Amino acid sequence: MPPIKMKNAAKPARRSTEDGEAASKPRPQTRIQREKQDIILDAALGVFSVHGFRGATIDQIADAAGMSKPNLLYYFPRKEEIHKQLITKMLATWLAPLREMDETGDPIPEIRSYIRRKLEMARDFPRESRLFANEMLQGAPRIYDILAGELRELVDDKADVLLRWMDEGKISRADPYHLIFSIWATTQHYADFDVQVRAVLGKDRGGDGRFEDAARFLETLFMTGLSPKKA
Amino acid sequence: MPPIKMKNAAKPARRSTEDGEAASKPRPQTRIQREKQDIILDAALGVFSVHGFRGATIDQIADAAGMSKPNLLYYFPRKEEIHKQLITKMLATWLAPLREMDETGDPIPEIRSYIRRKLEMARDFPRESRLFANEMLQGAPRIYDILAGELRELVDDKADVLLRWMDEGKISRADPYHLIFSIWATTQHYADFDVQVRAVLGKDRGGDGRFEDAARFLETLFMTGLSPKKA
DNA sequence: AACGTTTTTTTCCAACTGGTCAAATTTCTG
DNA sequence: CAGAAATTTGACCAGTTGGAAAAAAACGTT
Repeated sequence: MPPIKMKNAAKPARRSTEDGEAASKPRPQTRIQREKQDIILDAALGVFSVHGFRGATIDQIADAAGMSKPNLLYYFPRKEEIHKQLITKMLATWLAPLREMDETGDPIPEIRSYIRRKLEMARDFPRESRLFANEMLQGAPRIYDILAGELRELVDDKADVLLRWMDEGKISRADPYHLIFSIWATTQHYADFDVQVRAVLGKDRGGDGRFEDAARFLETLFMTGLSPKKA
Repeated sequence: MPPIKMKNAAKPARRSTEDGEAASKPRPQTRIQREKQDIILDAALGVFSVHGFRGATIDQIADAAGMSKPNLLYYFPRKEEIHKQLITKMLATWLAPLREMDETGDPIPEIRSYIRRKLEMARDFPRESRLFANEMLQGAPRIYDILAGELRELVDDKADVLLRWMDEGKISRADPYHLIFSIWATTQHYADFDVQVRAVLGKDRGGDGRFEDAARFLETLFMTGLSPKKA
C-alpha cells in the first residue's frame, strides 16, 4: 500500500502576479529557485527578443534554458508571466539613463553623456532593446499603461529641464520631446537593426569599432549638425 | 451518377516561386486573381507587421482578408510566399528615396529632402516600416542577402557622394554611413515606435501635427545641431 | 534511515497550426 | 444556355502549442 501523498505540495512562492494584496506569507524562496528563474529569464530574453511574444514558444525557451517544458512551467506557470517579468525588469534598466540626466549639471555635457550611456546600453544589452522594440511594434499591448503613465511623466519632466536650458541659451531651441525621441532612435538603432548595420558596414568596418564610430558621429550630429561652419 | 470531374483544374499562375527557369507559358492571370492577391497582401501586411513572421497565422490573415483559409491558400500556397512577396515589394519602395538623392544636386537641400521623404514614408506607410523592423529584429533571416548585397552597394554609393560633398566643404565632415543610419533611425522611429510617441506626447500634442513637429525638429537637428550659436 | 519538501520527469490533452483534398459553387466564354 | 475553367467551401490531417496531473527522483533535516 503506497503512502498517501498530498497532492502537489507547495508551489514555489511566485510573487510574479502581484499577489493582489496582503499575501499571508511571502515564502522565503530558495537559492535554487532564484538561480533557475534567472536562467529561465535569460533564456526567455533571447527568444522573446527575436520572435516577439506570439512567435516565441515555451519549448524554445525551455530548450535554451536547458530544461524540460514542464520543469520550466514549475517556475513560471504561464508564458505571460515570464514575459511580464522581463518587460518590467527591462523598463527599469532602460529608463535609468534618462532619470540620471541632471538638471543642475552642465547642459551640453549632460546631454552628451546621456547619448553615450544610451549607446552603451544598445551595445551591452541589445536583447533588452529588441524585447522593447518588439513590444512597440505590436502596439505595446502589455505596457501601454506604463508608457502613458510613468514614462510620459518622466519625459515631461526632462522636457521641462531641456526647455529651461534652451531659455537660458545653453542649448539651441528645438522641440524637447522630439529631441529625446531622436536620441532614443539613433542609439537603439544600433541594437535593434544590428544586422543591417553590420551588413552595410561590411566585415572590415562592421567590427567592434562600429560603436565608437557611432559615438563620434552622434557627437558631431547632436552638437553641430551638418551645416558647414563658414570660416 | 455525377459527371466526372478533372482533379483540380489549373491553379492560378503563381509566378511567386521564381519558376525555376523557362516557364512554358506565364498564364495570363485573371482580374479576380489580381484583386484577391492584393487584398491578401494588404491583410497580410497588417498581420505580419505586428506579429512578425512566426507570430502571424494564416487564419489571422485570411480573417483580415475576409476569406477562408483554404481560399487564401489557393492564391498563395505557402505562408512564406506571402511574406516574401511583401518584403520584396516593400524593399523597393523603401529604398527609392535614397536612390533619388542626387549627387549633382545641392547637398544641403538634397539631404533635407531625403529626410523629409523618409519621414513622409514613415507617416504614410507605417506597416511597411514595421514589417521591415520585424525582419531586422529577427536577424533578417529572409533578406540578409539583399542587405549585404544590393543595399550595401547602394549605401556605399551614396556614402561616396556624401564624402565628396564633405571634401568640397558643402557639408561638415562626419561618418557618411552613420549619417545615413541616423536618418533611417530618426525617421522610421515615428512609424515603428508610433505607440510610444503618441503615448508620450499625449492627446493634445500627439495628434496629426506630430509629423510636422518631427520634421521641424529633424531639420534643426541635422542642420545646426544643439550647440547654441554664440552671438 | 526516515520524513516531509522541493524539484524533475513522464504522460497526456485540447486547441491551434500550416496545409491537403475533393466536392460544390461561381464565373467566363461561346 | 452549355460546358469548361476558375473560385470557394467543408472536412480533414499531422505536427505543434500552452498547459495540467501525477508519479518519480532528489534534497534537507533530524
